[in-house]
Amino acid sequence: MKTERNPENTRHRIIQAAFQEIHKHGYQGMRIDQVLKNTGLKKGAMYHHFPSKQALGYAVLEERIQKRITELWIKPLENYPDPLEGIHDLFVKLDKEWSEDFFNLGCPLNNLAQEMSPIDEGFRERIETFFNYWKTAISEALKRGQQQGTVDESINTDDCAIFTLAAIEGALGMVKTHQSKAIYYSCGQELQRYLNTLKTSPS
Amino acid sequence: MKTERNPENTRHRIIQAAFQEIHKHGYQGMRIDQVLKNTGLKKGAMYHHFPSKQALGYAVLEERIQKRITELWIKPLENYPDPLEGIHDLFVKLDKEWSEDFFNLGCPLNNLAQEMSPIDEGFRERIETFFNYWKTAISEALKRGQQQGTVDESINTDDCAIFTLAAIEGALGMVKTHQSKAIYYSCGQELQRYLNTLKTSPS
DNA sequence: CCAATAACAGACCAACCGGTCTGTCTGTAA
DNA sequence: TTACAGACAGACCGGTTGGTCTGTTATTGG
Repeated sequence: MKTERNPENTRHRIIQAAFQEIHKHGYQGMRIDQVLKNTGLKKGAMYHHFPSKQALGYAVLEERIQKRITELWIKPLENYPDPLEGIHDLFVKLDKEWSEDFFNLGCPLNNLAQEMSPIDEGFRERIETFFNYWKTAISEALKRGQQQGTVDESINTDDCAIFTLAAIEGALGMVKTHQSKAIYYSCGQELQRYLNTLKTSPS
Repeated sequence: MKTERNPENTRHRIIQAAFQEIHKHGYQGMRIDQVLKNTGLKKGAMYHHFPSKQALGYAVLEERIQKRITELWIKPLENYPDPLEGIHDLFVKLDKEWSEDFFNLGCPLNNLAQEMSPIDEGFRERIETFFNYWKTAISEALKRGQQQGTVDESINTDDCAIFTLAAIEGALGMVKTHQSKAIYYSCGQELQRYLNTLKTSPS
């Protein structure tokens, strides 16, 4: 039996292995040799699918990290009638979607953002664009809430959306350094306290 | 005129140069050759003062980064009668303490935390300990506020302190990726909205 | 069935990078 | 002034790392 060739699968395996290494060691700390070792492939295979380490990094960001966040955070938000409830619910549900390892390694997107923003404009632009996309999704959800009367009409939805993102990423960062999921739960409570201030105020 | 020797100053110069490189490229991205180049010193000098790159990294963390945060955030908080006002005021005042570059490079402590926590236990422990120290300072300030009647007695001061830290670091992260200080200002407003929920509720 | 091309294998390389080692100079205490 | 230790210079080294190049095998269009 000959070895089956499956270019698409091979490419996907490389991205997946690279993602795991980047998640652990960062982009600069990720070693191509280690990625190859974990996939069982050789240099020829990788440099056939990707012209450089940087191109592989961009592919991991776009095809793996951003894709997953879209599935996990952005699209589901549309299904909640009340965006405030939706944000908090998605935050809580991450507990079941993410393994212990993931909490200790932090948010892959934010990791890359903090590491690469100052030193690689290509990374920075892609990440900024995606964060804007994410922010807009939250902002639009809040606007829907305003129209339906669940969200205070006087708030600036963009400002609230960015702060919400900052709080989520900040909370995940704290969990990472403390290696304690208990912090995640308490941050979830305090996030809810903030979200409550965006509710329509009884007049 | 002979070259003056000043060991303490030399050590300090190395730490300062290393700090700048770490701030830009991260610890893993920091190159000792570059640090030496920026100081005009040679390998012999550096490895006389520090046994390894790791030891230099720890020194930068403890003697430069944590020291500065203590001066900028932790000690000043004691001077505010109302901790809620104090936290927001310190957040706003950072605008004047930090240069544009600093906002684009992010919080040095959080940068190291996100990069090194999963891969170097020595870094992780030091950072966790210091974050706990910072958290405790905020928590204690909130307790003083509770005693003086400005802070709601029903809140868990530890939880609120950690979330406040998460929000601050998260906000700085957003500023960094967007390279926009406008985001800092709007996050400051939303942070204040959160802090207001911790005020003594009128009964 | 047969090129032509895509999909790899794997040896090889130059630059880099943390660290070592020997030697030299300077400040200082006796 | 002399002995000695601290403070540095700078050559050197071995392993690592991203990347290249040539060769080989599988797949596919005509």
